[in-house]
Amino acid sequence: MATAKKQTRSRPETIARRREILRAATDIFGSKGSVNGTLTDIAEQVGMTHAGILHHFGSKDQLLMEVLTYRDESDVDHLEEKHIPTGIEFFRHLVRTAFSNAHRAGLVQAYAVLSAESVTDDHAARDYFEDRYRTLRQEAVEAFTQICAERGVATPETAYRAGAGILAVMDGLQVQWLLDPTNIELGETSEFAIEAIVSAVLSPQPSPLREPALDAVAD
Amino acid sequence: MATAKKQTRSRPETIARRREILRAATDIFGSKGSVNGTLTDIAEQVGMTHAGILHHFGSKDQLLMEVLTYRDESDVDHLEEKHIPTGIEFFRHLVRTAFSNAHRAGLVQAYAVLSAESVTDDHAARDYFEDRYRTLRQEAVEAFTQICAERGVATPETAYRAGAGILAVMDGLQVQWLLDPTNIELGETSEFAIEAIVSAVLSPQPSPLREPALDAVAD
DNA sequence: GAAAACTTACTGACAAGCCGGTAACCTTTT
DNA sequence: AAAAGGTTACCGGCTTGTCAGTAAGTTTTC
Repeated sequence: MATAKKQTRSRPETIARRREILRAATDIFGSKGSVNGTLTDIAEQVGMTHAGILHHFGSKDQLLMEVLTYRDESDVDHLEEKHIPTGIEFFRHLVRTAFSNAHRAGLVQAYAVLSAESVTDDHAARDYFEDRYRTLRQEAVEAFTQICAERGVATPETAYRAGAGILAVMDGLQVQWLLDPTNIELGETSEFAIEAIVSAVLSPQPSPLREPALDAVAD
Repeated sequence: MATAKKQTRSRPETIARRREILRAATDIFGSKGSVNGTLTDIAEQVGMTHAGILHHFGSKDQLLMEVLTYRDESDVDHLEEKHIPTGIEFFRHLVRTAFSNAHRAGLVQAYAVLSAESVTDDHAARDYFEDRYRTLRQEAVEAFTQICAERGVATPETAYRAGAGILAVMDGLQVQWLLDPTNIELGETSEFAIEAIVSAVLSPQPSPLREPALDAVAD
């Protein structure tokens, strides 16, 4: 018989305390990056020592991972959407997210910095982001598939590229917005670009970049 | 009279040596980030000590800045384009850049990581990126303006958003591509998204996200 | 229901390692 | 010989993580 683990429960306040730490970590990782932001920085913000934080989370990497999943939960809470939206609703959902992100600079910054950091070798969050993008792209393709099915047309091969493109715009705009908030409107610009890309899938236009050569198409 | 800078010239090989260091730094900053990548890492790659690198560049921050401007020069060299392309050529140029970037993962990674890092407080490269995006957006707007003038139409107000969006897609796709190169085609996907956004400016479509409500528009 | 037995939630001190930068000194060009 | 290119040696600082110890809380036992 395996030694029965008679784990005594944690104290009632401890859940709130952990959340407090996660919020502080989001803040610090957002404003300094996960490499530059230190455990001591985070500890100071919640009024304890860095050792106390290690007590709760075991290691810095573990804390980082929990920060990321915490964001996901907070996302769902924020938009109060219980089920994953499908079809055209999926893209509307992305637009709403972009608009609501404009009021959560801290979270956005943490996410933007961490996602780019993650491409470096052996980064703790690499798997997380790899997975996240794969999933989101897949969801975008499914959304396109559903929309096309409703209209009785085959899903264009451009759906996958469009999915990747839409996620890319959203992320890229976050960086520009963080660098220059007064000159970039996060929500509106995301909306414009997403609409452009969705349009390109649903009603393809001839490429504006190819030489017309035959000047018949003028005006 | 201000003290004439009697800069004694450097040896002939030293220029090549500097370039070697810059290449190594790009490599290291790309694979480990500018915070995690150390002077010693870079020094090892060119076969000297970290103090030798400081001799050439003075400080790590200075090296970082030179890495960024080195990329810009290398960009121009690479595509062998002497003058800044205008009008529709500007967007074609961006597409070509995206395709050529697919063969320069090191540079792309360095750039992607650094641009996101730069949004953190007091980052050495923050001004550089702020400026870079502002300039590029401006160039995009000018390109749109020229294209519209050629067609005898007024430049739509969407031009600015489109410019930001195009830059955003390019950067965002780089991150996805670096995370999962087998599933993302950097050049083709960038091209698709850029065409979509340019189309949306030059020949606006009704938003695909608004409820049709009146079902007259079906197929 | 109160004392005993045990956990949790920390603190403070410290170890070990790495990093950027400086200073002093050698060596090769010019 | 004067200066550039580079090395060695080293310092001060900062970071993560470990560890022993303590106060406060929880559970068990009688």
